[in-house]
Amino acid sequence: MRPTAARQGSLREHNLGLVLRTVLESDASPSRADVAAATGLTKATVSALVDRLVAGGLLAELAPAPALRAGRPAVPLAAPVGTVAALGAEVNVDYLGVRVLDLSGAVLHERLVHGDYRSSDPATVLARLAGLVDEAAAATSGTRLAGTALALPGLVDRGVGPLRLAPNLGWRDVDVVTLLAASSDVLAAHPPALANEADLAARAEAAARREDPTFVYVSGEVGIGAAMVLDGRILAGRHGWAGELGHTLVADGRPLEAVAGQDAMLRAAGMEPVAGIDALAAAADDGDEAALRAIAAAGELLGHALANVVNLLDISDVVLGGSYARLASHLREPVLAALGAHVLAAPWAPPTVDVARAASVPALDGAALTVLAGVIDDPSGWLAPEVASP
Amino acid sequence: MRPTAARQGSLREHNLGLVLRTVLESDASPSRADVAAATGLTKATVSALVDRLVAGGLLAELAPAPALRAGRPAVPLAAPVGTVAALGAEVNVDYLGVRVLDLSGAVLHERLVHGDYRSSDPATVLARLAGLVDEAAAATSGTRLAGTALALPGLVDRGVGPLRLAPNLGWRDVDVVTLLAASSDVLAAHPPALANEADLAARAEAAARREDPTFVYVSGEVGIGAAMVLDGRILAGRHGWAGELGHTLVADGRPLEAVAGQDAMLRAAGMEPVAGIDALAAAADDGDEAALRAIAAAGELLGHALANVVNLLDISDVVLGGSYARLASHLREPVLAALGAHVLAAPWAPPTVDVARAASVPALDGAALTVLAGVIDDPSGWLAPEVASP
DNA sequence: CGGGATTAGTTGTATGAATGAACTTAAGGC
DNA sequence: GCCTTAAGTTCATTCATACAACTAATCCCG
Repeated sequence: MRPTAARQGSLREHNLGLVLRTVLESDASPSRADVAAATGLTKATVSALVDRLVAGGLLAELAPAPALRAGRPAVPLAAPVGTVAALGAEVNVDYLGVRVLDLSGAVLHERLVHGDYRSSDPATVLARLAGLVDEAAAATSGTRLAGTALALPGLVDRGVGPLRLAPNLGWRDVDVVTLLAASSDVLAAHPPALANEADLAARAEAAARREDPTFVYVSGEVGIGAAMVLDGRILAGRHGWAGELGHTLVADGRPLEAVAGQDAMLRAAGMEPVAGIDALAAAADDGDEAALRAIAAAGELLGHALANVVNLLDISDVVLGGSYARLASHLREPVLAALGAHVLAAPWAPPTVDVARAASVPALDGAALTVLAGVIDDPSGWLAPEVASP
Repeated sequence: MRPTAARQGSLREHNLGLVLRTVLESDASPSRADVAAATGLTKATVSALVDRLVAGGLLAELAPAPALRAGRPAVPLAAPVGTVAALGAEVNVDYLGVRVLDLSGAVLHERLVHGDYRSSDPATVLARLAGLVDEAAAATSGTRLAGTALALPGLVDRGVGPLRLAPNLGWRDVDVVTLLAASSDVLAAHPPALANEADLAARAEAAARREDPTFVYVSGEVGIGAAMVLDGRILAGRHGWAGELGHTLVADGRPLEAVAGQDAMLRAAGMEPVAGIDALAAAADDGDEAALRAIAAAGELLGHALANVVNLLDISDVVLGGSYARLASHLREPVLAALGAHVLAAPWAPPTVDVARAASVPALDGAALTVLAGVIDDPSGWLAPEVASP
């Protein structure tokens, strides 16, 4: 039985989340009356729910703004600062990262450590990450930590894991949660939700594109990950393994990653893979013929793969992230050309190619946002215990 | 504001639908007490909801079964026969079809007209279909018609249309709903919901696989359509254009349809396209080398395209429908081999290839089921007006 | 054949969440 | 200083579900 019985408490829970979401997603600081108008609930109901959220520490009342028009001045509502926070972490090929966001989306703490984690030892790397997490928790000790989430570049069972396969790290069947819990009390108390790096980056991107959150996010790192976002929801698949665009077979029977990945583009441009994507981008910006040809060739094949995705899923907007964002000015044209040529619905819904808008290292934001979404979806579980009145 | 305020009526609506769905999806005929146990609602609540549904004609009480054990015998509940019905229709390259289902899923009426509708005139064909619909409505005049839906082989805006493109019919930008309304009073009163043929066939297939409704449905007709089903929900995309697997670019840069479609397989086997898929299947069953080679070659390319889908969406079960179902015994092996070789997650979730279980011409069922799903999701809108008590 | 056990379904009261209308509070405008 | 305007609160009402006690209908067993 998938749908569950709705009891009376479900109503309150639903509306509590609705009110909280309405305030948090609003650009301005809405009053109780604004929220009532936006949600369709009555002022009385909104007041009761808001009072509960404020008492629980999930919303804050700001100082009344100077009145602009007649009538009693509104009490502006906003996300509370420094009460509830979520920690996002990431292990990737080139870096480890940790970021702490509060309910308003503000960054309370951030730490990025560059390194080379190809063919690395999981236990060592994860112990290092655990250290960063403990530091972050210490630095934000004044806030309640709602939970943690971890982005990984590979096939990972959504939620508890394990990590099945991370080709570019050289990891396979790693029980990440248990290893982390052994190195960090914070992570033992708040076991991280695991997810694919591209899926989490796409979640951050969806938050940055709230007005039209339907797109394919392509994350060009050493590998090529993708995530499909439909109406703000990530299509992660049954296990969480969706989005392996890098292993799409392209024209000559090879996987896309082998012909349009970071290393492949660098080699095609006559450069060493260790040179890095910035070197390639700089060469292309300077008009280097080999670099431009390499990027254009990769773009055409990427465009073919994306045309297949668009034909399959009816999502016409493509967002370039990761190192593809850095190359966007050169990649955009060949990708768009391939989409225009091969997308069946192009005459009625012209495909677009855009650059990612989310913060750098977006998966860190996405991971933290996953945790915060859990708080917003189940507010009553996170209301601070009220002090008993005397 | 996507999520809407939950008022008290939402609760009842939700639980009304839950109770109705529980009874309809049950294999046996559950009693009120069974429904209460299955849903978690109390017997009192279920009784009240069931009474309302029975009074409204959406559920029926059967004659009490002979008691098998101690205790008061249960009153079995079931879908009512011949009270509420839905009409599914289809225009395809080789046939027109109409089928009427009642809430139990039983076929009340069916009519299939074979023909060749390639490069046909939309107005003429749709007038012919309208005639079939009127006949069907006349033949089932004792039932309340909940609505109609129409399956079309091409890009169609989900719901009201128009039909953008149906390459194999040679239709483009046809306002199907208006044309049909002009030819049929029934369709004028119940404007058909339009959808893609493969999407609707997949819906019927999902109903036949209720125990594990997550799969990719591949419908091999003259074109190749696909539909992705996730947990019973069809991934139709924003406009309803998803699933254009036939236009996936495969190894040599041609669309899949051109190398693995019905006509392509026939030509590769040295047969005329007009011979039909049954001739090809018969030749293969007889061990004809050319036929077997043609099917195996198509299977390998189909497998490549499906491996890309599996890698992208993390759906590991493939269901062959349409003419592919007829060829399944020969297609299965090459498709499975390609999936095993190219699916990244194959070691942890081995791909499967199965034959469609739904009735023949499944899109007719799917279309009717779409309408019935609307009734189940909004039961109070379909409760027959109660007679005022004296 | 009659009482007890057992299960289905009903009745009536209690709970709790949202509603709606009247009310209070706090400003501006003339 | 009084009127208007708008925000927020109070309180009686409504309505769907929960809970518990009850009635109904059957089998089992002595």
